[in-house]
Amino acid sequence: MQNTADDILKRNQLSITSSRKKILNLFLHGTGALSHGDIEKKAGEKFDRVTIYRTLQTFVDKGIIHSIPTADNSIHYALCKDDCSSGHHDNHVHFICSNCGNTICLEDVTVPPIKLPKGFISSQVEMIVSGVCSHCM
Amino acid sequence: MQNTADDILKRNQLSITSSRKKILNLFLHGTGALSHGDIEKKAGEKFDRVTIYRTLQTFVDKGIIHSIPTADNSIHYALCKDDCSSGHHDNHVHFICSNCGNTICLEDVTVPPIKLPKGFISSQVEMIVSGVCSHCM
DNA sequence: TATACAAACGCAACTTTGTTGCAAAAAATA
DNA sequence: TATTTTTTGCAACAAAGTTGCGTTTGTATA
Repeated sequence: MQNTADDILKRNQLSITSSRKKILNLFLHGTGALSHGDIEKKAGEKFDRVTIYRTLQTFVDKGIIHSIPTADNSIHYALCKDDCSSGHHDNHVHFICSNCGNTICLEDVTVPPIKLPKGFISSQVEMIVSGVCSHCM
Repeated sequence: MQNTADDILKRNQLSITSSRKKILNLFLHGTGALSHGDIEKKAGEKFDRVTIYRTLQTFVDKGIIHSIPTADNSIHYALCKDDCSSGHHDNHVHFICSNCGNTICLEDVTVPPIKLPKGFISSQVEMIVSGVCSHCM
């Protein structure tokens, strides 16, 4: 199973367009998570803002990327390592570096199970750790 | 130590204004977390939007309320139970009900410790659980 | 309690962010 | 290559957030 932009799009039954390829490549060749704004900057004047919104939405729906909530009203997106086409299950911890600002998926750190009070039923758990990343130490 | 709006404002060396009192009372007498939009609705035509923005920012800075990241680009705010005037340390779990939409601080559920990869240093951990709350069961 | 000073508020104008409908352009299919 | 379907870009809009400034309100001092 290859993981070029073309392969991923094909596997998810998406038309292979230059916008999708370029945005997907930003994720494939970049290090961390990207916000809409990041993509707009990195892509330069290349695409319309609307295209970016729609492309990100499509990728989330297909399970190619997942969204990471942040405390500053700027959703970040990152590649799903596993196949999330039948519902997202990215139960790893996300790390936001307060120095470089990068958001990193700690794929190897799984979210620990927690015991909720009576009557609460959990369907998804997000864990976001802030601090200093290994590059900025 | 009292916890009326006036007391809290006084304790934090903030002028006691009617806007601050009303917004603070929404938190004191409400059940869950509130977004900027919630406050705007609940307060009716009472204050200017700008005042709400500035008041929330002041409260966060003073450690009276803390912000809760969400996946839909709408930061929620909730009262800090402890005194967070010297840095926030609200290490409890937040629950977002997918039915009623309420965000609830599970004060009794503490965030379990996690082991980060080498070189990462954690300063704050957020844990957001989505699902169905005890009222909506 | 009246006055002076400082802080907070409200307004207006603006910037940024996100959404929707539709015609043109580009992919997929035959 | 021709036809159909999907995606894109544009325009216009709606919502969210910011900034500067004059006016009002709260606080401190006499």
